[in-house]
Amino acid sequence: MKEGPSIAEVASLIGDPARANMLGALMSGRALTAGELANEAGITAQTASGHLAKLREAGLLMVEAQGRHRYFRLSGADIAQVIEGLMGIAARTGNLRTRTGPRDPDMRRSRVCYDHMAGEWAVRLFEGFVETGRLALADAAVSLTPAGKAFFVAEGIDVAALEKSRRPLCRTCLDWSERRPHLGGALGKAVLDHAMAKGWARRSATSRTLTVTPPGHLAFQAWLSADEALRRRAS
Amino acid sequence: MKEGPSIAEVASLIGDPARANMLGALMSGRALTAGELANEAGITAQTASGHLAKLREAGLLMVEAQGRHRYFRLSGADIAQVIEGLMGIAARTGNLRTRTGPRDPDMRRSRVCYDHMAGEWAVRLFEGFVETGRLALADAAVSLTPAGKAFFVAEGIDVAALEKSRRPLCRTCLDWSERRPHLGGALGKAVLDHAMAKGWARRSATSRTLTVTPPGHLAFQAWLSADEALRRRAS
DNA sequence: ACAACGGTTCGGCCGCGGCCGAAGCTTCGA
DNA sequence: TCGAAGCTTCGGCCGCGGCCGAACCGTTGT
Repeated sequence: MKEGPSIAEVASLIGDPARANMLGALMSGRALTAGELANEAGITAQTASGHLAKLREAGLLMVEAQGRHRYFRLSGADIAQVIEGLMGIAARTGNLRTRTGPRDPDMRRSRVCYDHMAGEWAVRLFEGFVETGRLALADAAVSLTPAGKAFFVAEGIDVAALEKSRRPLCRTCLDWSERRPHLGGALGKAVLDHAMAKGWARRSATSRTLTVTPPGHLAFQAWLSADEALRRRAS
Repeated sequence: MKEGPSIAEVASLIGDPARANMLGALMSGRALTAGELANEAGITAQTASGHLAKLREAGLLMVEAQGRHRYFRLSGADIAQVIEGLMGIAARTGNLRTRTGPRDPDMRRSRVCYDHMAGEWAVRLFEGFVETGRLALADAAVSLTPAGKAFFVAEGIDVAALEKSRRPLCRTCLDWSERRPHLGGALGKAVLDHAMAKGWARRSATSRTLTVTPPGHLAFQAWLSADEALRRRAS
């Protein structure tokens, strides 16, 4: 009857509201200090310290001491993936956050998912890439086509370097607000980095929200329009 | 600061040991009665009833009344996926089940993951398929090649019918014991069904364990040997 | 009709664990 | 060298939630 690893411990770790809020804040992929996380969860520093010690001990978080600060981050993409999965389940079962604040629509529009884009824009771009053969969608999986590689290289993304990394180049990630996939993996991260370097998007200092700037709107629209033209020619 | 759906509730639901045991038992993909689940979790019927009501209310379980029995099952593959993810995290952080029983090695060798095969055999088969181009692996994603389709059709699996279903045909699923992917999706389910119909594998009546019969060993070996021959020819 | 069985509801016990106040430790800046 | 800031440890309070015994309800089979 006892089978497999004990999921109860790690799940109950995530299951405490204060800890869940901390983990949610860390879903931005950023490293945050103990104090920031305490504030995020609405608890005192000493309580937070206890929680963080547990999360660290269980291997969910990595910690890095820097002067008198201690920076915590999620210890891996697999952790983020499970949390995103839990969000999906919670959303599916109508378990929306009690009182969704005024800033919520912004986050629905665009946000950071660990280290890549998520939300309406991310999903729209992903679907555009697929429709025009820049990404090949095989069942739930994606890969970069030669045409897609040429496109991203022309945009200034060093795809060859990404391919060398051990991390998968493309990966689908289920968007909890859109319930449709968006692009993750090394390329997903590169696209976000690129967009921020170009000033197309700006991260909020305090949340996962991602603001797409006016130039960003134009740039993304251009990507989509090019897709549109390609699609017409193809049909 | 409050962002996204509330993951704490669903996580804490999974986080109770009794409930986690029930969910683990349901990972076999079977529907189990309340009594069986109570027994599985080592608690009395009335306590189990309360737990099951909560899991049902949260949408994690589906229930089907049949006579004086009530059959519970996981309400979807996404739930199973999150649980498998949690198992992966728990395993990675060295959180192995306290005292792994004697039956454990069997489960490590071969078991059912919701509705497809998992364990050593599943991983070996998956890698064999990939190496010989029956499955195409693009990053973390798989798809069925024409050669692969021909192979499975020849084996007697109605691939065309599977393609019609809304469910993705191929899907990778991370094996928690092997830490490498195996085949999920509609095709993964079909392979398991096929193996059981042919008498190549038998499911345990009480656990996720899957016993590969002697004919099954021969059949799977034949699949892999064919792969071997193909690979030699290819290189 | 009745007994047996599976499941649920109710009530009360109890312990685990989250929470904070206070105190201590280390690092940083003046 | 001293004070302030960030974080942790300790101790004690308290409430939530899991657990079971008992009683209740519907189904089944005789």
